[in-house]
This record gives sequence, structure tokens and C-alpha cells, in this order.
Amino acid sequence: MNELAKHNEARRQEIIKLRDIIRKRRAESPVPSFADYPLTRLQERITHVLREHSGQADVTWEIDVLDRSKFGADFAVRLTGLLKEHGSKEYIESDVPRIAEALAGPELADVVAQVTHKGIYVNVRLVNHWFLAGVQAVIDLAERFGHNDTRSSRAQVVDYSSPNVAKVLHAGHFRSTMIGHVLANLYEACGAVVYRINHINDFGGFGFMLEGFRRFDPYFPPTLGNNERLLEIYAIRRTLERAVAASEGLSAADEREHQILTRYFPGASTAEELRAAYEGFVAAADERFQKLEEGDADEVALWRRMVEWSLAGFQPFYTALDIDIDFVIGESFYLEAGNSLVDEAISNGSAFELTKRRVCEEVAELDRAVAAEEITIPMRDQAVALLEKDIGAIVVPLPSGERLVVRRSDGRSIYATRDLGAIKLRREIFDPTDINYVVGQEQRVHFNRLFQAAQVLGIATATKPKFQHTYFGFYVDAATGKKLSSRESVAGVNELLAAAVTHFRARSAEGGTMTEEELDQAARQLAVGSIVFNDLKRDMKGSVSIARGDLTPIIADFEKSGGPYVVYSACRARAILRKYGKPVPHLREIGAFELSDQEALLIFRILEFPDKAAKAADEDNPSILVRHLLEIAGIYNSYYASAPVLEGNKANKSRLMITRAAQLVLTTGLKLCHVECPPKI
RNA sequence: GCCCCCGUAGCUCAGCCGGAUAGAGCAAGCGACUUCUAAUCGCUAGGCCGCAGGUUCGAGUCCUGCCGGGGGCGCCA
Repeated sequence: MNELAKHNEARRQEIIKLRDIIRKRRAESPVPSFADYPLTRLQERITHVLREHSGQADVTWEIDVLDRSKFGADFAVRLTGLLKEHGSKEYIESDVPRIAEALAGPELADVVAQVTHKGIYVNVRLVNHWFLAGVQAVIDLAERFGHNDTRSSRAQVVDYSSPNVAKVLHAGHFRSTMIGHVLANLYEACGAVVYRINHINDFGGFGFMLEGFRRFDPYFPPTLGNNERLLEIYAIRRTLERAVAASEGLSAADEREHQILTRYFPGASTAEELRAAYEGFVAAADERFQKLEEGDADEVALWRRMVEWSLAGFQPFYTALDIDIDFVIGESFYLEAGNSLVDEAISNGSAFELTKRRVCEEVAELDRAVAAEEITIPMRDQAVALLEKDIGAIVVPLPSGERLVVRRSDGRSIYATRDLGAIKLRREIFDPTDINYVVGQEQRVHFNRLFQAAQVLGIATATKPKFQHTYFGFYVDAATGKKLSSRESVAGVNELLAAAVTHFRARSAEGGTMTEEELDQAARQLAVGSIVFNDLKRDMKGSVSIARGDLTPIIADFEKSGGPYVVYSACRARAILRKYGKPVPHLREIGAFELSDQEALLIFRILEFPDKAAKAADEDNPSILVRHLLEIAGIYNSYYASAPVLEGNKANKSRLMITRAAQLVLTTGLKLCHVECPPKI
């Protein structure tokens, strides 16, 4: 067994052990049943009544939440199917009164106070007791309120963060890390077993690292640490590539490039000399990579050390965000599985070498299509160009007509090889129902092909695992609207966090009563919270614009993001409960009580929380959750300002209950968003 | 060239498997702190929902075309 295989076998045992721990943890923390939530039960009862009265088994209806102060009702019921089938005229004239009558009937008399109708809407006002009973249900479940079993039959691999070893973390990793982590939290809250995987790109391009580390050793500045050397090698490679591509000598290089080229390639100054240096470097790097792939002991040992340096370099970032991803698995782990998969595919014919002859045949077919006017000449030319580029590589033809290159013409693996290997091994180890890749939008084409290839190669069926590429937009420069290159965005990540902490540290509301430690803690949590909200409150497919240079406007945006607002709201509720100092009253202790329009809306929104969490998970869209929290916080803040809970030594019991429910839902929601709510702010 | 995303208030965005008078936040203006601590609350103002057709009883939402902005199209990851 070679060194790489040995290393991977040991890793596999560690991974399996951790997998079992996670499975056990899941089994030991059961989630509440979605069907038992007050809103689900109400909807179920309404469906039942509508079904009984229409005599139809399949009744589709939608609920529109209303504001009592505006409509006098809590929600509207709309039977979309019937509306479409009958048209609005008939629906309004005959269906609407019938629906209203059914909803006002004896079956729902204990929960429905009033039913009115106007146009296509049947408006329902619920009895006040239903709301307070709902609040009690929230209080009973406490921190588990919102968690549900909608995904309890699923095992989900969530692949996120995915930094490149020997490169700097950039803003894209920042987004991937937070979005992925929050999504994983959501799936877990919905009952799934979640395997969080940080897929470390630790293999591609490593020939350059292994070669460069030795080749440039005499020239590295002595102050350069190990990890910095790796980054330097990457910079050297990129600089040289650019210089060679430009076909100009040293004279055309800018100051930084000039400095690099003369330091590491002394004596090379003309375009030809640089090209020669480049070719020598590439050839030696290729050789190193091949030895690494073969498991050569020396190369594997150095490679492992390099990966460790790099991971240690990433750690401050993960520590600052307080994110610990369970499985940190390099793509090298999947190399062998990928290679044998490709070998198998070649032998059974699902993959083959794209030879010149095959290309000629395909070109002939394209020419025929042109002659038959099925395609245009530019389309043909483009297809030909794509074909010719892949000559010599091992390809998998896909149902879409595209190809996926799975092995280079020199026999070496590429990322597609290892991504396929990853699918195979992940199925073996985790047996997931879903594999979710939280990776930037620029990789859409890659994943689209990868998922197709997985089916072609028989490591996936049409339904299992369910593949999902959850993509997001990038950061753009606020001034130009253009994408921030990774070189421009690299610096900011950790500094941004530090600046945000400093900012919130100076803004404390309860500063006078807080210890230094509490202040630090609150500031850190607010910083993380504001960053998460800034990223996740809008649809993540869009880009996020970032002002450059001065951090002040960015931090100001963070404050406006709403994260601190939600945290603040939860803290206000918590302050009331703290002042009250006793457990909140139980529904049983409440006699007659008033319920304001605002309270009705607030409670309804709180009771919607499980639905929103499930919906956000189903649509892989954290912004649904984030916006709902902002909505609840908004109503609560308004309520807080106008409805005193404690007056002198008198406490309003129903308001105490509502305050507790609001505090619970906000705290739990924030936690799903990876924001811990500090006790004081 | 092909493909993808986005055009809604001055700005940032919700709303998109069609439905009530198109909603928030920020910015602007006015008002509220001896308080459950104002990181807050209340009020005011602000919209040919990019343009043109089409489908429909009904379109910001669906379809087609166009215009404008951004991105992707490596034997890199």
C-alpha cells in the first residue's frame, strides 16, 4: 500500500467514527412533530371541513395572513383550484358564501370567532383563546419550538466553505461558510441527520507547491513562514503564467511582478528566457504531482505538512466566525475512488478517450446537420472547437449532449475525477438522501455536468441522492458594480470581523451594568449576527456590494442589516422576564384577558415560525427565515413600546406569556442563523 | 456566439406555481427618553413594478420579443 492510500485508510476510520457520533447525537435529540403545531392543526381542521363540505377529496387552498387592524380578521382563505376551475364570477357568487358558511359551522366553532367574505376572499377571525393556547404551546416546547420532523427521514451531506489549500481565503468562502452553516442548521432543525463537510481543495495544482517549495528554497526571504511560502509559490506561479501569456520580457512587468520574477528566476529577463523557466517549472511540477498521486513517501510527507500549515492558517477565520465544521476532508481522500471509477467506466464503455477519429466522426455529423439546416454554421464551429479542445482526454458523454472530462490526456486526475470519487465514497460512508453543495454560482456548469455524470456512471439514480447545487452571488465593488477579484477581496475577511467587533463594543445599550467580558461577548455576537444578516436577508443568488478601502460604511451597513435589531428585540424581551424574576404564568392561571390586534398578529407570526423554518429548508433559502425574524422583531418592538408588561408591582399575565414566546422564537431563530443571543446588550 | 442571474420608491431589497388599495428598511421631514435601558417607537412624504406585445374575469407575478446591468462558458478548483 502506498503512503497516500495508507493515510486515506486511516482517515476513513476517523470519518466513520465521527459519523456514528453524529448519528447517535441525532437519535438522542428528537424533534417535535410538525403536525402537532397549532397552525398545522388549524390548517388540518380547515382542510377537513372544506373537504367535507365540498365532497371533494382534493381541496387546495391558500392562507393569506391578515392584519386585524386593517381587515378585522386574522387570515383569508382562498381555494385556488376551485377559483381557477369556476372563474372568479361563479366562485364569488356561489362558492365563496358556501365556504364562508362551512367555516362558520359548528365543527370549527371552538376556534373561529367570525367569518366574513368580500370578493374572492373568505376572512376568518379566530377566538382569542386560540392565540393564547398557541403561546402556551410555544412556552411548553421552549427552545425546541420551531424544530420539526419534516426532514426526519433524510440524511443530508452539506458541502460548504471549501477553501483551497495554499491559497488565501476570500470573500466567496466567507459566503459559502455562512450560508452553508445556516442551511445545515435548518436541515437539522427539520429533523435531518446532517453531515457537514468542509471539502478542502488540497490536491489540484499541488505539483507546483511540491516543486516550488524545493526549487525556490534558496530564494525565499528568510522571514517567510511555511504557510506564507505556500502563498508565495502560488503568487510566483500566477505571475510567471501571466508574464508568459503576455509574451513580453521583464520590462513589461509591474514592480511587484518584476520583484518576484527577478528573485525567483534570476537571470531570466527576455520573453524566451521566462518561457523556458516556466516550462522547466511546469515539467518538474507535473513530475512531482505524478509521484504524489502514486503515493511516493517523500512527496506525501511534504504534502501532508503543507496541508497542515494551510489548515492552521485558516483557523483564525473559523474561530472568529465561531464555526466548526464536523468533517474536514481533503479531495485527496476521494482520489483513488475517482480513479477506479473512471477505470471502470472506461471498461464498461460509459467513458472513453476522445480520439481524433471520434472527433472526426462527430464533426461529420455536425456537417450533416448544417447541410440539413438543423444547426447554423456558428453553432457547428463552436461545437467543433469544443470537441477539438478535449482530444486525448477521457470523457463521459452526458444526456444533455455535453461531455465531462474526467481524466487528463496525460492520465492525471482533475477535480471532476475527485468530485465523482467523492460522490461514490460519500454514498458508501454516509448513505445520504441528499448531497448539497454550497458553492458559488460560477460553478453551475460544472455541477450540472457532474450530477449528470454521476447518473451515467451509475453512482446515483434519478432520485438518490438528490443533488443540489446551492449557489450564491459574489461580492461586488460598491463603486463600480464589478465583481471583486479574489486578490482584492482577500485581505478583508478577518479585518472586517475585527472592525465590526470594535464598532459594536462601543455601542452597548446596557454598558453601565455589564462586565468587560459581557461587553466583549455581546460585541462579538452582534458582529457575527450583523454579517450573517447582511448576507442572508436578501436572496443569496444576488450579489452583495461592498465598499472598499474605508471599512466605516461597510460596518454601518452591517448595523443596518437587521441582525443587531433582532438581537436587541430578544434582549428587551429577556430584560422584562429577568425583571419579573419568576416563571411566566401558565394558560390555566389566566382568567379573562384582552387581546389587542397587534398581539393577535404578533402571535400569529410567532406560530408561523415552524412553517417558515421548514420552507426555508425546502427552498434552501435562509432569507425566508431571516426575513421572518425581522418581521417578528418589528412587531414585537412596536408592541414593546406601547404595551407595558410590568407596571409597578403589577404584572400583566397574558403579556408576560407573549413576551416569553417572542423571546423564545427570536432566540431560537437567531441560533439557527448562527447568532447566539447575549443575555445583555 | 451560447447559457445563467438581475431591472419594483432617491438607495438596498421583499412580493414571482396570477388575486384586497404594490410592501419593508435606509436616506429625507416632524414628533416621543425622570421608561420593562431609544441599537427603539409613532407619524409624514415618496412608485408608467425597464419597454412593447400576448394569455386571463384579473398580470409586478405567466409567455414572446426588445432594451439595460452583471456573470459563466479550462485537460484550474
